[in-house]
Amino acid sequence: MKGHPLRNQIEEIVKLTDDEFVFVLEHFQKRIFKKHQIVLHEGDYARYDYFVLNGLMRVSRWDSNGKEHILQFGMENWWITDAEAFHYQIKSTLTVDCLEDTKALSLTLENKEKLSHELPKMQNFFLKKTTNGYIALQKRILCFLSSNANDRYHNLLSIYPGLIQRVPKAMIASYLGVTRETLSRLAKIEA
Amino acid sequence: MKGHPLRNQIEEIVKLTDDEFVFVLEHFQKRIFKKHQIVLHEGDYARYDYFVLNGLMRVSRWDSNGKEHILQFGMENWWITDAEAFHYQIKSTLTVDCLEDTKALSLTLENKEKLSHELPKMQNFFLKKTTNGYIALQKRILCFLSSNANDRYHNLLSIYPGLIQRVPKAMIASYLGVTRETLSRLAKIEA
DNA sequence: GGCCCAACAGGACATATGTCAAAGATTTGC
DNA sequence: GCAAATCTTTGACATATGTCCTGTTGGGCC
Repeated sequence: MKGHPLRNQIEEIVKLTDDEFVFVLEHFQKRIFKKHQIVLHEGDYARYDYFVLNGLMRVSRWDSNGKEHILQFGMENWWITDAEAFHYQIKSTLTVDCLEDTKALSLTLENKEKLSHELPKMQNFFLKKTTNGYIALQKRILCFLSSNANDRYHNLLSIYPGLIQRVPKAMIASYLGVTRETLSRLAKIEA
Repeated sequence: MKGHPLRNQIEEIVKLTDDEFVFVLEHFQKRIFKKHQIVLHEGDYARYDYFVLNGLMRVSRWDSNGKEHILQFGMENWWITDAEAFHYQIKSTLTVDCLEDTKALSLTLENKEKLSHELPKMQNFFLKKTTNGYIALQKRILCFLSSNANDRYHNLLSIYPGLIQRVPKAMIASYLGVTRETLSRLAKIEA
């Protein structure tokens, strides 16, 4: 149990005994997904929040013009779901799928609330994680407000080191909010 | 105490007795600011999170080219601060100021944590509010990814009804990430 | 080895948005 | 009520990015 990635993440914020971590883990289910597998379809209820053990997932939206927009990537130790659909238990407007074979731990909203209640420091953990997520999104918005595509690209490199090697550039472009052609031109200028 | 705006907001999420609300309120300080007053200077520590009672505040950043970018407006019943500086107790990279005479309740991080600890349902409240904030930021990012300035403008109208009448259009433009000239041209097309 | 298909780079042109400058319009302060 | 300051609109032009298209590359697969 020592060295479990979930435990490591929790213990960066609150300390757990071995028994407590076993108890925490009982609220999760282990999941195995194949590359290209869709984990949450648009229009379905988002029953789970996922903690990625290994592999790579993403959350995206298809707009009315048939274009795909990537909201988030989820690498090892990231949490990923359609947050709105999950927390409000409504139908998802986003799609979650796997860019690689992926192992994850799934958590239902019911279990998340149960866990928060039974072990208050877990609520503390969730609050801290959500706050950090909120701050990260604020930074991303500031990046949209103040930076051109080139600066946003370099910002991405620093947030997701190693991502560039794992996903097609067209997806990087989609995350940045530009076309793949624009991203390609930026790369040329760099050289 | 019934009908207090803060109490109303909390009770949308968790119920409080009169005594509990009095206890909650003891953790806040009442603040009065003048229009144009700077509440948090860039480079200062963010000692407070503010709950706006009336008036209008904003959070913004000055980039290296001397341009101002507005991250958030805070109208009645909104919470506002430099979230990163507040939660990590580090120097602020953002500025908080008032666009109107403003009354607010201020909360230190210490009191926020004390309150969360002494009255666990308040932690529940903070978690829910933060989660909602996170979801709202995700939507704003999706808006940047998939919408042009015109769509973002109409999105803003729906999120902050009444804001248009209260702030200069140049600030609306800054929030949307376009120049005031572009926003002005959009308005013309509408008519 | 040869064939697909996905990914990528690049050119030519279209469009949205930015920049700069100036003129009106509105608000603010005295 | 007037003068100053702020805010908004508009035009001409520059730039960044989008769109459409074509050709190349390289890996997976039979």
